[in-house]
Amino acid sequence: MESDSSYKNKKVINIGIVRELTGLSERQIRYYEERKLIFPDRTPGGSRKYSFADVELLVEIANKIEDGVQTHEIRKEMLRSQKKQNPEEIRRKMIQGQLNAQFGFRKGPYS
Amino acid sequence: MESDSSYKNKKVINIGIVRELTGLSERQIRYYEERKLIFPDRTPGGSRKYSFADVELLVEIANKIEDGVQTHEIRKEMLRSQKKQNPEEIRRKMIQGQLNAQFGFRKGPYS
DNA sequence: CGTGTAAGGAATTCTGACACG
DNA sequence: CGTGTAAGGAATTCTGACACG
Repeated sequence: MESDSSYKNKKVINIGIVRELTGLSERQIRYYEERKLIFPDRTPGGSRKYSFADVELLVEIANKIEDGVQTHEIRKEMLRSQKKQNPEEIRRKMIQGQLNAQFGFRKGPYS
Repeated sequence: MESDSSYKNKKVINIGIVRELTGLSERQIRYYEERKLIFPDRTPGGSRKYSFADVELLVEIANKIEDGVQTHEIRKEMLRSQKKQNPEEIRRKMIQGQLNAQFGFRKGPYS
């Protein structure tokens, strides 16, 4: 049992696909990482790998920047909402996520 | 409203990651495609893109082959179970999948 | 500050073929 | 039949820098 086996949080997506999914440029995506707003995994060779959750976060970041919020402010917001996380609530959400991943859609082979 | 917006069915994963996720070789993964058991998308440049559902299907395929079932037989099984699909049931599952994708885990920004 | 771009290199993936059996 | 491998090429991604402002 891993700490997170949900599809949504598995880092498996290349930057090229993230570009398509978000409409952002690769330059923007890498810059937001430089500003510590997003944290992709890396392959042994150095290629970035993102999750669907990362993709959604990137869209939210881009929206705020369009509204004139600076990356430094966005980072502070994210740190604040992190601290608000109640441990028990986090646990509940993770379990719910796993249930959705296992039983939310498919029933069995080819179904 | 697309016909499928679930994370599970979005084709966004490179063959290298599929190799890691399944433990199969790239040769095997490509061969199962040649035998019409799996149908990745392609980027404009020709790179294969798989979904999480594809990854799970690949594991099932590999298990059957280990059991001595030939690709041709596996293909027939898949075609049979496809026909069993009731249209109303498919519709229900797709809606459920969309609900899970939107409300099953996250509540809002950074939560 | 946030983003575009050209540059050069490295990692990744592709196809078709030969091999074994 | 299913899979490994070496071969050569093409697509993809990487970093650091210059530019604008």
